[in-house]
Amino acid sequence: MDFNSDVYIKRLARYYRRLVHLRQYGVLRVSSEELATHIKISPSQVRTDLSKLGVGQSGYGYRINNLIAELEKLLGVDKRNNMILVGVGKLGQALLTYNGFSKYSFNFMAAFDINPQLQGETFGMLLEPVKSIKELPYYLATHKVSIAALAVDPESVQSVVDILVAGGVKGIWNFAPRFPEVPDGVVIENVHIQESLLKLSFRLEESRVENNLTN
Amino acid sequence: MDFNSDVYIKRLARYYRRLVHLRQYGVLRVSSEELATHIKISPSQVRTDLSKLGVGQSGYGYRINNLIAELEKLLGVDKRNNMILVGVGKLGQALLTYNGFSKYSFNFMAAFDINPQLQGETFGMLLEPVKSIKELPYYLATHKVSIAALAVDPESVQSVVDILVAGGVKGIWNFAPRFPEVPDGVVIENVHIQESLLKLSFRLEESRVENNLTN
DNA sequence: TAGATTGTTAATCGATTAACAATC
DNA sequence: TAGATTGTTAATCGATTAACAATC
Repeated sequence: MDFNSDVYIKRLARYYRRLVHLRQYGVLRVSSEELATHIKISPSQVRTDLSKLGVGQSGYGYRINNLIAELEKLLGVDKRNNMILVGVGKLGQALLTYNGFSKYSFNFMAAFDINPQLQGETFGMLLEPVKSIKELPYYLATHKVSIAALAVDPESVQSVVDILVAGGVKGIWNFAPRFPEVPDGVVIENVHIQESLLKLSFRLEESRVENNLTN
Repeated sequence: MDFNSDVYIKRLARYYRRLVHLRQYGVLRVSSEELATHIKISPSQVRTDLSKLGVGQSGYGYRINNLIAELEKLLGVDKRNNMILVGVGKLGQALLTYNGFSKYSFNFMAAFDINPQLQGETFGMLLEPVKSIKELPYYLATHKVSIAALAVDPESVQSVVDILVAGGVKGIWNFAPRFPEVPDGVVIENVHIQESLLKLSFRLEESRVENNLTN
């Protein structure tokens, strides 16, 4: 087991979300068995993953609060995370108005777009109106930004990434269907929604074939 | 190599998108080496993945058109795919107005929401205004729907899924942070955007620790 | 023919599971 | 103490890579 692999990190995030959910219902402890149900992970996998956190107690399970605390440290959710958004199209607006990030400590502080029509508008929890991309370098020089979300069109991705990197941004959350180049030390997470749809379509096709259906 | 695994399907989708991109620039053939660059996949992996498609030619590479044609069959993109949307919040609206799906044969035909204020409105390419969820069973009985996108709140996911399944929908593209139960034969793809953000945050945290930075 | 590049497979690498001793 | 459940590790399973003979 590699405590660095993509699959492992994905599971950590999943445990965390599940635990927060369970805590809402007043649950105080879980066994690996209980935690494993509903999240498509085996109990054995849960134990292997969580063992290094040192929170488990034989014969008892895991104290939810302790487990959450450890995971929050690992996931960097134990502190405030400032985000900015570049690209305020419909997808960008959806990100700004979605309130499912702030409960995990992530908040959009500012948003940037090239379209002058959008500049000056506000969305969601945004305290300041949308700014011009020209203001981005100055903003980065004067504010601490941990993550920049990117919802610009594919052609502009690399140039925006370059501005962000030059401005010292270390975390990039990219929604455009491209894989921009980033230097070492900059972490990029690509969310490729079209690929997700194609995956679904493949499995659908495959299951149609298995069942000899023509439609 | 398992020609059914999640990682393999993900790569197929990625090859396909890349090939369509290259074709736009008039490229007629690629080698595994060329196809592999820019998409974070090794040439060796490309050859293993594509070998069963029977399109490659020794000493020459792959004819882009042939490869695309084969992948389109596998991915079910060689025909029109009717989609509907349930849940027309900001995220739903972003999906409706995003025009990156239709070029891969996916089109939203109708959208449903419980909110009466939204009913009657139109978004993006939608031909008919947003309908009440009450109309969903009748719609499903009278139209062929291959994929239903779900952007409702987490509490409603399972009940909407039940309606969809009862109506014969075989493909569900779920954007709500839950894992609804579906019977065999129904394919579900979960897009968990919060987990994606948490993954990014974890790697950022990790890289901070590696570099002994406090911020 | 010479050069290029595939498809194949054995070797390697990595991830998951099963089983159970240790422990609360 | 008896029962429950962890953490550990060997075994298994699956995915990736490297190397090269086959082929165009």
